[in-house]
Order: sequence, then C-alpha cells, then structure tokens
Amino acid sequence: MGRSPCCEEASVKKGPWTPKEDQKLMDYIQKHGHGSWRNLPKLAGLNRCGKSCRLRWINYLRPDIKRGGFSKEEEHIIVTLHSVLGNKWSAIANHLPGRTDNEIKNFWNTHMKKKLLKMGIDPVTHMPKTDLNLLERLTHFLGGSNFVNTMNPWDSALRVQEDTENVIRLQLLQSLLQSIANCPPNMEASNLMGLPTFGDFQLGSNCQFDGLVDGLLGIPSSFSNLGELQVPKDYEALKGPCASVVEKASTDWFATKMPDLVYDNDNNCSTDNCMTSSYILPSSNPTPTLMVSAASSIDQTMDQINPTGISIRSSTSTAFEDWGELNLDYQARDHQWTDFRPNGIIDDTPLQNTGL
DNA sequence: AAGAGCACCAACCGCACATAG
DNA sequence: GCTATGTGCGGTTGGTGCTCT
Repeated sequence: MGRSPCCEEASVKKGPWTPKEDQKLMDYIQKHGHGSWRNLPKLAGLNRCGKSCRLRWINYLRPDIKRGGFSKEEEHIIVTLHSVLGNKWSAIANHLPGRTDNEIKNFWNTHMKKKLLKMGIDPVTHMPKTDLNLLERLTHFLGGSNFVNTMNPWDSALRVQEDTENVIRLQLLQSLLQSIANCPPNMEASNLMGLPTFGDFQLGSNCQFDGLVDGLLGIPSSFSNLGELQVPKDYEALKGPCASVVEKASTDWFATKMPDLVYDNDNNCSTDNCMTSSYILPSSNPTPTLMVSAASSIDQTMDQINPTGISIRSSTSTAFEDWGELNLDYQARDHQWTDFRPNGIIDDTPLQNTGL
C-alpha cells in the first residue's frame, strides 16, 4: 500500500512561481491563514499542489523571512550547531530567526562545505581531515619555502617574507608539535616509513619525529591555535635535540613577526603531559586580544543559541571548541576566518593588527 | 562573441512521522 | 490496532546567471 500522491491532478503547475501566483497565495493566507495545505490551492484559486504552496510560503513569502547573505554570527552558529546536530536543517533554522531550513541547507552545501574542506576540516565530522592530504599539504608548504636545501631548515623560517603563508606554516608546525605531544614515546622505527621529505631534510632522519603519521592522525585541532603554541612538557627528552630547535624557531618567529605579543605567564597551563605556551597582546594595546580561550568562546556561542543552559554538547565538542576559537580569533583580528586556506591558496586580504 | 563550465538556489521528490477516523 | 491523510524534513534536481577560455 503506497501513499497517495500529494497532488493527484497531473495538471497542477510546477516550476517557478509567478508574481501573480505569489500574490494570490499571500492574499489568501493573510486573510484566512493556511489551514489545510491540501485544500488551500483550490480555495486560493491556485493550480498548484498544496505542498508546493506550503514550500513557497515557508521559504519565500512569509513576512518574517530575512533575505540576503549570512552574517558572520549566523555562519558561526550554523557551523557550531551543525557540529552538534548534523543535517537537522529545521532544528538549525529554529535558532536563526528569519532563516529557513532550505536556505541554510543551500548555504551549507554551496558555501560552508567548501570552506571547511579548504580549511582541512571534514564537513561531516567537523574534525580535521587526517588523511594523507594533510601530509601532502605539509610537504607543499614546507617544501615550497625558503628552507629547502639548507643545513638548518628552521633558521630559514625566521627570514621568510611577511605574508600570511607563514602563519599557515607555523600552524602546521604546531601540528607537528602536537603530534609529538600526542604520540607515545619509543615508537617503532617502522613508523618512519613514508614520511615526507623537505628538500634534503627528512623527518625522522635528522630528528626523531617517530610516530609522526600516527600523531597527525590524532591531532585534535590542526589549524586553530594561531596565538598559542603547545609543546609537550617532556618532548625534548622524548624526541631529542631537534625539538628545542623547533620551539626556538617558533618562539623567535612570534617575537619577530608579532612584537606586540607578550608571553603570558598567567595563562600557561602545566600538566603532567603538556605545557602550553601562550602569547597574548598586552591589554593596553588598542588592538583586540589575540587569544580567546576555546572554552569561553564556545560557551558564549552555546549560551547564545541555547539560553536554557541545557548542555547540548556532544562528544565532538573538541572539534567545535576549536572552531569557536578559530572563528573568534579571526573576528577579533578583523580578519575573516573563511579566508583561511591551508591548501596553499593565500587570500589577498592582509592580516590586520598583527604586524603581518 | 560564443560556448563550456561552474555556482547558486528555488523547487521538487520521496520518505518518515503524527494524527484522525 | 489499522489505515488513510496531512505535514514536515532532508536529499536532489534543474533552471538561471556568471565566469572563464
């Protein structure tokens, strides 16, 4: 037993609505309400299926429809909610007054998906893409920079041009550090197989980046911590002298490129496993604070969209915590996070307020 | 200038669920 | 409890306009 078709009459009109039809539909609903959608077309004098009328009204004719592009705040809410709810477009639309599920769905499929992919984030899981493409990008960025074919590749990083690509390189560098932090000590040497080569500099030969691949696969956030450099507390002991070179290069990079940044002694967490080195802008500096903690930013967002205070976080919270930080960081710096392109395409928009 | 390719988005389709009889 | 019907939702399609070659 199948469902009866929504519109039995084969003669009902399909396709784009004319202004005349719109007017008929609007007039009828404003006078009588929609009532039964199935009966509405006849009563309103429309040769349309009731379903089509409903869709037209909900997605286009409703008086409270908000037209135009999505704001940064709306984008942020959409991404955050999508990480929690998935493709529940109507549920997401409930949190965005004036926006329809169809509009959000279209926006997601045509814009947000691509942006997430460009950022190396899986739009389904909201986790960083951890396939070999990441290693390819890493090879591309590092291999394409000035420190190819040098004895000490990290020193060269201090001399490179002031462009946003360096930011991305640094973030990838951080990914390396995080991967070191995440991987257990004494990894088998077999893990070194297949590691990328940066000019003459091969990971695993000069430095003991054992387990790099496994580490990358476990990176919780590859690109988010622009102003924060995380290193394992005991990574030097674990990973050999090269680790200190990496840290010095990164620290010097901040000192050179962002002289306004200060080392934040109060914000350094120190646990058994990891030491977080934080760099912030002085409060007297007129430019906005560079760092916004992941926890505070996501809480603000979730409070905004869920004022009841009932937690709707899922197990993917790590992923969208990173999102919150990434988004707010870029907003705070008057830079659109959507322009961040770790695949090597650098947007023309200059970074603001950071001396970059 | 023309056509191919692409992006966008309104609208359609089919399924699932709720509810009335 | 079963069936028919109404409604809502998410996936997909196809038309349109823009860009690129």
